[in-house]
Amino acid sequence: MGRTRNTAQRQAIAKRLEELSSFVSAQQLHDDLAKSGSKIGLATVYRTLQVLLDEGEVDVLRTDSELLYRSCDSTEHHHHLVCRICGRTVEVAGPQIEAWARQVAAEADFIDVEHTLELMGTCSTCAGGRKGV
Amino acid sequence: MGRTRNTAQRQAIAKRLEELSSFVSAQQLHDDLAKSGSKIGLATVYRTLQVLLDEGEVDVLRTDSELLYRSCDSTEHHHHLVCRICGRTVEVAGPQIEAWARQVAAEADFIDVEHTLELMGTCSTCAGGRKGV
DNA sequence: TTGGGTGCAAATGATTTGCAACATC
DNA sequence: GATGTTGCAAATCATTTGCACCCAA
Repeated sequence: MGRTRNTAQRQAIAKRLEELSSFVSAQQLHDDLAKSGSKIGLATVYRTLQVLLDEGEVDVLRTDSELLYRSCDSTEHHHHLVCRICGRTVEVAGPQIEAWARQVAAEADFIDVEHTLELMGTCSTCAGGRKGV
Repeated sequence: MGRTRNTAQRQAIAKRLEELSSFVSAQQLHDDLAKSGSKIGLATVYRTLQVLLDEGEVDVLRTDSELLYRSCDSTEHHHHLVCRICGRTVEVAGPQIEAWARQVAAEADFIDVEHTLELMGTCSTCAGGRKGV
């Protein structure tokens, strides 16, 4: 059936994504690559991100208008705490959440329950001296 | 400044949304209304849903490609367990989740943390006799 | 050689918006 | 009568796709 090929474009995209280490949109990544002299097309960026996603190499995050991608640290199930200002991201595991989800599903008599959970906040650096609530 | 007006369209949209009591897209709602002989325009449906959302009258849910709206039962903070087949929805409160989120935020030194959480599964009716995992 | 990849431009599809005609307060 | 509303069509915008050419295996 054919496997995925190791092209220069794919390498460049994966590499840049790791360097950035924060969530970026396909368009941002494309612009960023273009600034470095890359001639990779926008469609290729979209297609490659989709492939990397399928392979579990990246995480996705959905904002109001677009999808953001980030090179994935852990391949295990996890969630994100993202700074709404600088994009700094902390990966968080939530065993309690998984347990809670299972319990809720059982009580409501639902099966095959999946969940999506994202945390959005302001990191200490971006918050300056302000203290939390 | 001006307040929102109580037009026939708005009433029809809010009414139908309550009757449906499950998550529907703006387009589905528009089609549904059209089948009942309504001549309400699609743009009006979109605009009205946005208004209802601002007023806290409806909840939104984001799927891969579109936004789904549902008339809101409780005005308090809550999450949803939605059947991926029939759309039946159970509102669930998650005090444990809120506590967990606060703790995670504190540990990572983030402030003003918000979260989004949705549960998606198959309800007993749609699952037929199949038993869960 | 051979099918996956790529670039480009055109196509999608959900949502938004400009504008003139309306309707509510 | 003033101003929020509506309908329609045109405009957005992120993302997808058709296609001919290219290249890794």
